[in-house]
Amino acid sequence: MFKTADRRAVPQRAGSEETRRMVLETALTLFRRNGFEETTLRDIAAAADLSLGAAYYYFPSKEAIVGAYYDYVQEKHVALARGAFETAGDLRERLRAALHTKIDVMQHDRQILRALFRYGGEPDHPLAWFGPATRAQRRLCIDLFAEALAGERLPEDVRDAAPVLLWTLHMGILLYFLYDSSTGQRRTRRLIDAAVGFVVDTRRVAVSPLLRPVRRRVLNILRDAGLLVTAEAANA
Amino acid sequence: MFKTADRRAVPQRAGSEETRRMVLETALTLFRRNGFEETTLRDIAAAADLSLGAAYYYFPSKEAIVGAYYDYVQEKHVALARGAFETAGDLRERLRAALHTKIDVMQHDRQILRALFRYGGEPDHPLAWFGPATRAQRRLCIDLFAEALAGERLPEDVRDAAPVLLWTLHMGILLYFLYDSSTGQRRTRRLIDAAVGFVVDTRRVAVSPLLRPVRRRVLNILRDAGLLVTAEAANA
DNA sequence: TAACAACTTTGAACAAGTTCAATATTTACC
DNA sequence: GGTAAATATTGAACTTGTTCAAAGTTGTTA
Repeated sequence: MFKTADRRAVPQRAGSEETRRMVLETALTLFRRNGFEETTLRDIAAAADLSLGAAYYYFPSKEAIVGAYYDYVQEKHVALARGAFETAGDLRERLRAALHTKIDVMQHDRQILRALFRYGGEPDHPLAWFGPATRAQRRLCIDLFAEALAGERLPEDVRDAAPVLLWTLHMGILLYFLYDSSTGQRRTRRLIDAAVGFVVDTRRVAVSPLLRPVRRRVLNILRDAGLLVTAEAANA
Repeated sequence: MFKTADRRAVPQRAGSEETRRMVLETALTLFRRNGFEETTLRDIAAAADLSLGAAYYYFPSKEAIVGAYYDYVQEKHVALARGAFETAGDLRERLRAALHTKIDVMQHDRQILRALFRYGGEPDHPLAWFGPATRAQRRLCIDLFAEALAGERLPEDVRDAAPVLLWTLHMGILLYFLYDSSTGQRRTRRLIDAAVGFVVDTRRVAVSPLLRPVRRRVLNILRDAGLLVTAEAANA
């Protein structure tokens, strides 16, 4: 039903990868300027100086281009965040870095992000937020949050769940970012700071033995629902 | 850019509303049987014994049909839930009713719900989850949760925020439902019961004066972000 | 270098959502 | 009953994502 978004498995010629990248760049430029819907594959092909069919040689579908963009985002995000972790002194700084760098990467690409979100609710789609097709990318991002938490002293149950929960928070923030029409998406930045501040300041309370029963109950519900595995399809 | 999903404002002839309903029924039947993507407007027109153009006379676009479906869902949901409230003894039963009836209405329509969710991330789209175009429907649903809470003794700050928060929970549950491939979506039912159980059982703790500072902080963050107004566009 | 295979490119054709000018039908009013 | 305005209906045409068979190009091997 859906085509996978991944690249061809066959060997290519010298300039091929370069052409592919050029098509991608061209497409993204047009998406940014005119929006995803508004940009035609004929536009892309023309701007890339290719025939329509040739564009399809490099990307099996229009959304595959968006898929490739998301690959890039994830890669870049991990790189930027890891870089920021180097000089980040404490948990607060690491969490802020993890979230802000994500927005940094996509600051000018809300148009494209919109196209990406479109398939979130279709479990079998290659771009589904929680689908199996995006598991690897999700994993990378979740691991990043695990890294941000690395030095923290946490009860075991919380330690397992926290990265997934932070990933969920991060998805919510992306959704907010999508709707955020404040100039430069300042409100999203503020929301990130506020949310991180809250998480950091209340982590002592959150992990206190007093709240253990409450915590336990929430985690059981989430685990039962299959939401802690890797936050993937509710039915693994 | 987008067409509104609402009905024509012009007066109609006697059978018109009936025909419109018939087109809607026909379309929904086909959507349910074959999926949204797989159902062609030509299929719909043929099944409704109309020409292609005539179908467009009743609905300005394919997604407008989904929009009309959602109108129906909301209406039905409110009716069912209110009915259930009549005989519901306590908060637990009212919250369960509010959530279960929503799933009841859409039990066999996950295909259609998928199409509906597709536009959630596009602020200006008539079907955007948090967009201005769906404000009225959102309002109805939020009010329903307010009703479920009616008899409860709650601190003022919580009272204002709770319905919106429950609505957000309800959106999350819909997303889960979308991905839930367990037979009859039993897992969604279980998740609802578990979530409601948790909310009801911990409401004493949640509103305790001890946690007031924590609560205050969360609410301030959400209010600052514009997420409590009616959970609409982050920038109202 | 010739021949072959693998990789690229092309443009025509197809499917499906959407538009629209033309036509048919109904209703309102005289 | 006749007629004009309003409402419904039609199907052809347009746009855009996608497919594909054919043709062009490049690298490899004998």
